[in-house]
Amino acid sequence: MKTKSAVKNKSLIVTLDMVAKESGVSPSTVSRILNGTATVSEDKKKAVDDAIAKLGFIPNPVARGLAGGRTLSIGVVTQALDSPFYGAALRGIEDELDPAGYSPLFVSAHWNITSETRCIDMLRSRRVDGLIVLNGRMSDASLKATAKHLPVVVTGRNIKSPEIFALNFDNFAGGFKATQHLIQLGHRKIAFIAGDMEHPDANERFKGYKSALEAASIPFDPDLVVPGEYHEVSGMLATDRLLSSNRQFTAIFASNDQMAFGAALSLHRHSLRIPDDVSLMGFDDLANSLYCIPPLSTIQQPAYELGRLAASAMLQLLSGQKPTAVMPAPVLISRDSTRRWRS
Amino acid sequence: MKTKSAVKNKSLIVTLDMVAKESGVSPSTVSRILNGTATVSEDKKKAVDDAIAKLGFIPNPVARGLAGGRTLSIGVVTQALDSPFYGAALRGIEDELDPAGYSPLFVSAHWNITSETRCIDMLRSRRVDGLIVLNGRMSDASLKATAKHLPVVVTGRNIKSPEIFALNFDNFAGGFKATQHLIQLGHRKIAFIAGDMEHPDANERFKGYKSALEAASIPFDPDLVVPGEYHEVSGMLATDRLLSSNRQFTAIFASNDQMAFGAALSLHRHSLRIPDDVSLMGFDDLANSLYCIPPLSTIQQPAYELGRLAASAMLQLLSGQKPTAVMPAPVLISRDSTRRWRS
DNA sequence: TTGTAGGCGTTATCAG
DNA sequence: CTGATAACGCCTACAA
Repeated sequence: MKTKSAVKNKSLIVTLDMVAKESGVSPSTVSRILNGTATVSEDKKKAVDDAIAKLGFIPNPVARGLAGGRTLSIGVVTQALDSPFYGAALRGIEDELDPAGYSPLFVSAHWNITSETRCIDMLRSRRVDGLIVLNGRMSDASLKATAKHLPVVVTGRNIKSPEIFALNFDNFAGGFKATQHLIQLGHRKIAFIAGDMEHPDANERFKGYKSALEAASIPFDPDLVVPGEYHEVSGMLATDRLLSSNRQFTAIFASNDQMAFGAALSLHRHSLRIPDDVSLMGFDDLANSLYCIPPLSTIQQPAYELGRLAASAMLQLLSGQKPTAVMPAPVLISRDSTRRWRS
Repeated sequence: MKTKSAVKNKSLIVTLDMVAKESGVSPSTVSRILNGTATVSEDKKKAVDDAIAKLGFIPNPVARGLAGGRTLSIGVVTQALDSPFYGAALRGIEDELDPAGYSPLFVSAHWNITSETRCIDMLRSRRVDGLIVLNGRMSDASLKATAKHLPVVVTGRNIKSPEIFALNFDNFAGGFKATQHLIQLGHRKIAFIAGDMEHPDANERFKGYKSALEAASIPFDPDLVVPGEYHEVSGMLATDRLLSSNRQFTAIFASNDQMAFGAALSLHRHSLRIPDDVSLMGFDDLANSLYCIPPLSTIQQPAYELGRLAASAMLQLLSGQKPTAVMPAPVLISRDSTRRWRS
C-alpha cells in the first residue's frame, strides 16, 4: 500500500537523477546532453535519450531557474491584455516563442509608469531570460539599466543602445499617407483626432498629418485637432466636440482605429453618413476594421507581425546573434469609409 | 574595485539569508514571518520587517517553487489571447490575482485538444499552484485527473466533481431571452447563426432559441439555421448563404457578437438596412458592440466579471475554502440593431 | 569525455 | 517560539 502510494505520487515527477540512473550515467552527463553544454559520446547520448523517452522526463524549469540557468521564459510587458492591437501582438509573440521552447509571461502595465516598473521587477524576480516591452512608458535610462542584466527588446521608442533592440513602426509615414490619401480624394478640411502626445507614436502620427497638409499647401488649422486617448469613447467624444464647434470639415483622420470606431458612432448619432457626408480614416488596421460599417480605410500596422518580430529578435539576442528584424512600412488600406469629396 | 563590482552585482538580489543576518534571527524565522507559518514574537517580527524594508527584500518565487512550496502563479488556459471575449476575461483574472500576490501564466490552446493537453503539462511542469481552464475542450475525465494534483477552476462546462469548481453562464436562458426579445418585437421568421454544436455553450444557445420559438408557438424551421464558427468571417458567410437561399426572414440571431458583426457586413453589402430591413441580435456584449453601427442589441455575458470570479474562486480554493462564486444571469441589452417588425 | 561536489534561495522537519 | 539541517531538481566548476 505504501509502495503503491509512493509510486503514484512520484509517477508524474520524473527527475533528471532518475534518468541518470536509468541510463547508467551521471546526472551531469544528462544535463550536458539536455543543454548541449559539452560533447558527449554517441552511445551514452543514445542511452540517455532512450531513458528520457521511456520515463517521459520533462526538465523542471523551476529548478533550472534556481540553479542559475535559464527559465525558458520571456517576460512580456504589455499595456493592456484586452486591447485588439496588443492582443494580436501577444499572439504573435506566443506563436514565435513556442516552437523554440520558450513561454511568455504576460503582464500589463496599464500605461502606468509605476506599475510598469513593478511589472519588470516581478518578471525579474521570476528570473525571466529576457524582456519584451511593448510601447513602454518608462524612461530610456531605467530601461538601459535593466538591459545590463538581461536581453531587452522594445517597441515604440527610439532608443540607441547596444544592449537593447528596438523595433519601430514608421508612424510618421503612416500619418502622412493617411492624410495624403484624404487630400488626394479632394478633402481640404481634415480634422485630426490625436492620441496622447506624450507618447512618441501619437506624436509621430500627428507630425505626419501636419507634414502632409504642408506638402499640399493646405494651411494647418489647430481648431481641427482634438485630443483623444486611443480608445473608442474618446474618439466619440472628440467627434462630438468637433461637431459642436461649428468648424467645417469633410473628413476625419482618427489616429487609431479604436477612436475611429467611436467617431463613427458619433457621426451616426448626428445623422451624418460615412463616407457621403464625412470621410473617416483610421490607423492600425485592427481585425475589426474590416467588419465595421462601412469597412474602415486605415493604415496597416501589423500587430501580429510586430509580436513575431519582437519575439524572434529576442530569440536571436538569446542565442548571441544580432537581431535584424525590421517592421514593414505602413501600407494604406483603402476601404469604404473614405471617398472623393465633390464640393 | 572588486568590492564595488560585487556590491553592484548583488545589490539587486537581496536574499532571505541577508534579511536574517540583518535582523539577527534565523532564516527559518524570516520564512515563518513571510508565510505566517507559525507565530513569532512581536519584537523579532518587527526587527525582520524593518530589515526587509531596509534591504528592499523580495522573495524569490523560483526558489519558493523549488523548495516544494508554492510558486504563487496560476496557470490559465485560454483558447485565444486575441479574442475580445477572452481578452476581457484575462484582464479580470489578472486584476483579481494581482492584489493577492499571484501572477497568471497565460497559454492559449486554440480550441485544440492536443494543444490543450500540452499546455496543461507545461503549466504543471512550471509548478503552477492552480489551474483555470476557460472553455476547455478536453475530456472531463482528464480534467478530473489533473484536479487530483492541484486546484482547478473551469468555465463553460457542467462538471460535477468535488475537486473542480465550475463556473457557468446560463447560455440557454441567454439564447431564450434573445429570441424572445425578437419575438416580442413582432418577428416570426428568425434566422439563427449557430456556433460549433460540439461545444456546450453553442449548443445551449441553440436550445434556448428553439425553446423560445416553441414557447411562442412558432414552428422551428431548420432552413433558417446556418452554421458558424464564432468569428466574424463565419457570420458573414452564414448570412450570405441565408440571403442566397431565398428563405424569408426578418431578423437574425447570431449566437455571438463577432458573428453578428460579420452578419452586419453581409447585410450592408447586400444593401439591407439594420434594423429597418432586418433586425440583428448578438450574444456576449463585447466592448465593441456598443460602437458598431448601429449599436448591437445583445445578451450580456460579462467576460471581465467571469475572469474575476474564476480567479477569486481559485483564490478561495487555494486557501482551503469552498468557492461560492456564481455567474450573473444573462441580461438583455436592447440597442439599435433590433426593432419592431411591421408586416 | 565523464563523474563528484557544491550551491542556487527557500521551505519543511526536526530538535530544543 | 526558535534555530539547525536537510531537501527541492538542476547546473557548473573542478577534478579525473
